Amino acid sequence: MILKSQVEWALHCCAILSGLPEGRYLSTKALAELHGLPKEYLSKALQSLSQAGLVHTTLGPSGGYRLARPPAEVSFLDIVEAVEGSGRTFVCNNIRANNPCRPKGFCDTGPCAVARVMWQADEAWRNTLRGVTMADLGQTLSQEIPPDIWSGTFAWVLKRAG
Amino acid sequence: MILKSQVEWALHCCAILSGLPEGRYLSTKALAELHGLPKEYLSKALQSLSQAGLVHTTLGPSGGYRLARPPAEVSFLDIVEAVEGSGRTFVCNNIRANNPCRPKGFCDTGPCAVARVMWQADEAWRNTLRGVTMADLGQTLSQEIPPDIWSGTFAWVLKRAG
DNA sequence: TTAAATAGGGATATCTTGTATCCTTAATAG
DNA sequence: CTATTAAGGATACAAGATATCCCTATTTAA
Repeated sequence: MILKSQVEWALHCCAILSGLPEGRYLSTKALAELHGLPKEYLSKALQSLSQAGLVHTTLGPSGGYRLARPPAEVSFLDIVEAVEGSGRTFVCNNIRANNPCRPKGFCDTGPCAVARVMWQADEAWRNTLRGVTMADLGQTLSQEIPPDIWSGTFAWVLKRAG
Repeated sequence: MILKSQVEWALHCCAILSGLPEGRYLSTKALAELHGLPKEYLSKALQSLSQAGLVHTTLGPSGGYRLARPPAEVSFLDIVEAVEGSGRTFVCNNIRANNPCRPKGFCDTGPCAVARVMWQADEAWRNTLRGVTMADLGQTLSQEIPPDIWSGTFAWVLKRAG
């Protein structure tokens, strides 16, 4: 059970978009070059973000993506769910209902005990991701990346931002 | 990102094995019938449990599986990891290292900030699963399943246990 | 001693999902 | 008008999940 690599891509792209000045846009091409990713396929991940309403887009030259909300209002969970879907990692096929010792329909009253525990773990996972935003990530990054490299990347992005 | 159905199977099988009297064994065939599962394929899941040391096996007629440890010492996490592996759900491909603005080798000092957050969520997931044992599950089940059905299944199992 | 039942595991087949590329369309800026 | 962009459909390929079959060694029961 491994998350798609698109999740990683989307997170890093949103991190970059978080540093983009108000009203500027960054294209798929620029994001792909910056991360060394296949442009066409990265585009699919960005489309997922768009459909989820996390980013805003414009067409034409100088077009591209920007965050649709302030970085403090975009959580890891938002991004992960946009790409990976919001379904649970554990699917209960209710195999307890196949137990020949149980009357038909007996197991229709609610989710089984096994599923409840697994879903509880899912919730713990989600809660952690819900608690970290792009603003938090930006703060962390700005602290652990040397100022010259940080501003170098910033300049690189601005040169390509429409 | 969905867990294999074998995880569900393994959990339910261990729940049954938890109720097995000391020294008795239950075969793949019986476990497959009880849950309505393909015997041959379920066997693969049980082999995973065996390789992880969670269950003990015997050969021959009246052979099968029993828990290798007391139910209170077998956690959900043990079983999930036995089937699904103990790797992280988020794989960091270190795409930040492709950033043309960063000197080569700059990103070798440790995991990136994005991965650290994702791994923190993984840990929250694991911690939840580590905190629930087969003994806990047995208690829950015995409380929510009517006594007659509970003992009916128990009798069914004993009739087939070697 | 023999026969039946068992776990273990290898080989294979199929289906789903993830990954990746290509192409067309509509919109937009210069 | 032209170049550039996002969106999305079609397709191809690789990897993983699901499932079945078959063979072997072992052990119990008759």
